[in-house]
Amino acid sequence: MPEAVIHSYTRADEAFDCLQTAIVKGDLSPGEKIGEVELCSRFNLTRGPLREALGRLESRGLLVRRPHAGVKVVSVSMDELMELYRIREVMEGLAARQAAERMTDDEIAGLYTTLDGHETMIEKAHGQAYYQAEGDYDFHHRIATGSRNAKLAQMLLGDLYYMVRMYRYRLSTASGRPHMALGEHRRIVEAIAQRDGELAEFLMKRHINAARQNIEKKIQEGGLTL
Amino acid sequence: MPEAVIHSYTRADEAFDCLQTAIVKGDLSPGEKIGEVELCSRFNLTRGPLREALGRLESRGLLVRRPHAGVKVVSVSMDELMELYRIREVMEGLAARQAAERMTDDEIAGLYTTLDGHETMIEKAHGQAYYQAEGDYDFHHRIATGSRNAKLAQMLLGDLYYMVRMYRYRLSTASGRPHMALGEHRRIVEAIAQRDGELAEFLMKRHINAARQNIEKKIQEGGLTL
DNA sequence: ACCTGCAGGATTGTTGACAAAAAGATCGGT
DNA sequence: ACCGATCTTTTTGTCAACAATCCTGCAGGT
Repeated sequence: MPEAVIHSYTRADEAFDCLQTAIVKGDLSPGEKIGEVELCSRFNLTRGPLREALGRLESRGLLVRRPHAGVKVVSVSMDELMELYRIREVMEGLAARQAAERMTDDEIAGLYTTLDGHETMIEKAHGQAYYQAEGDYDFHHRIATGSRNAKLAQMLLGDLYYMVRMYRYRLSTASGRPHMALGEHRRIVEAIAQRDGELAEFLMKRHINAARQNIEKKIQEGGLTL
Repeated sequence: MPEAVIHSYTRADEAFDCLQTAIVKGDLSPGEKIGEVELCSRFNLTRGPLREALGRLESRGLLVRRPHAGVKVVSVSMDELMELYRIREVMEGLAARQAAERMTDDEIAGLYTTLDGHETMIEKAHGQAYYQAEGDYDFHHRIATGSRNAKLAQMLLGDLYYMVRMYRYRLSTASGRPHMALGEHRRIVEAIAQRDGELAEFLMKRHINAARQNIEKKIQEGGLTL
């Protein structure tokens, strides 16, 4: 039992993190019905904390729970995934605008270094879309927190990203357009650096809309059943 | 023990609802530190289900919980309330646009009847801002569900509205402009009826922005300390 | 052959008690 | 008299057993 962590956070939090990452990484398939006892033995917990974590996950929409029938991982249809992107479009647009107005110079500098890191990362791992996806997440994460809007950041980072990432892993989306996305990122950062909120919002919305259309196209072509 | 309800929903759900309404109605003041046992005796529950409900409330941002120090109702500053309105602006704008594209004719007819109901309500209860607030909630509720975007509706109805309503009750906002709001509502419905998504989005964003500025002004004038 | 009803088993929901941690109070030292 | 440490008390976090509910398999009837 690796109990080295000064359990400054409670067992329920631990369970919550484990479950969340397990769902996102795909260790628990969508639609899979999972029993509480199995989960307990799997993560070395008791049912009390696990139950609490389960409730939180349900409240965040990663699990669905029917009164006496157990819980199962939420299965998002392709249409619903598209709706998720539409929500991201407007919310991250707002985040970009507020970030342009409120980010500190240090944070903007951080954005630039992040961007450079992504560039070298893409050049090295040529087709490795996975790293691109992680870099993309990092970028959007920084802007969300930079908006100085606690609830907005919470909703984006806590609710939406986990669901989107869940499908990133699954269809390893390989958004397939790393260079293009990087260029869009760079333009967004430039708009933020110039404190042009309106432009940042516009560019961000267009960026996410493009990502959505890209996935939609891939689905129709490649027949990614999801 | 009035156990007449066919508890098709579990005790934890019951606890969740009780707590949520208690917080929204102000029976639990923000910043108030509340003990678990007290809550148990207050709502006739045991600590197990209550704990689960507490976790859910925390996940939704209505409570804050420090590891061994208990839970307290979240206290939102005025700045944070303004940020909430900014989020509403973009999300409800999206909802209005999608509602214009996707609502059934029946639902649109329902919107009109709702509107008429509000009109008579306002005329009768002249200054009673409370009912106006409730009517306002009903209106936005219908549009959120009409967007046919499950996650969007969940985020609006499950996360944002409860926090906003919490402060509606507290400063009984008396948004103070019932007729103006009603007119704005009517124009939004007309745009939806004409299936003009862009216009509906624009009008909704302006509507919420106006509400936000109205509150902001009231604060600065009347010194609503919150 | 298919559907209905029932029993068995398994799983979830709930309960109460136990253990650990933090806040508050008491006592001693300076 | 004031500050600090320790002890007590309260409160939270955790655990294991109990009870209620639902799903599965089987038998019987239509």
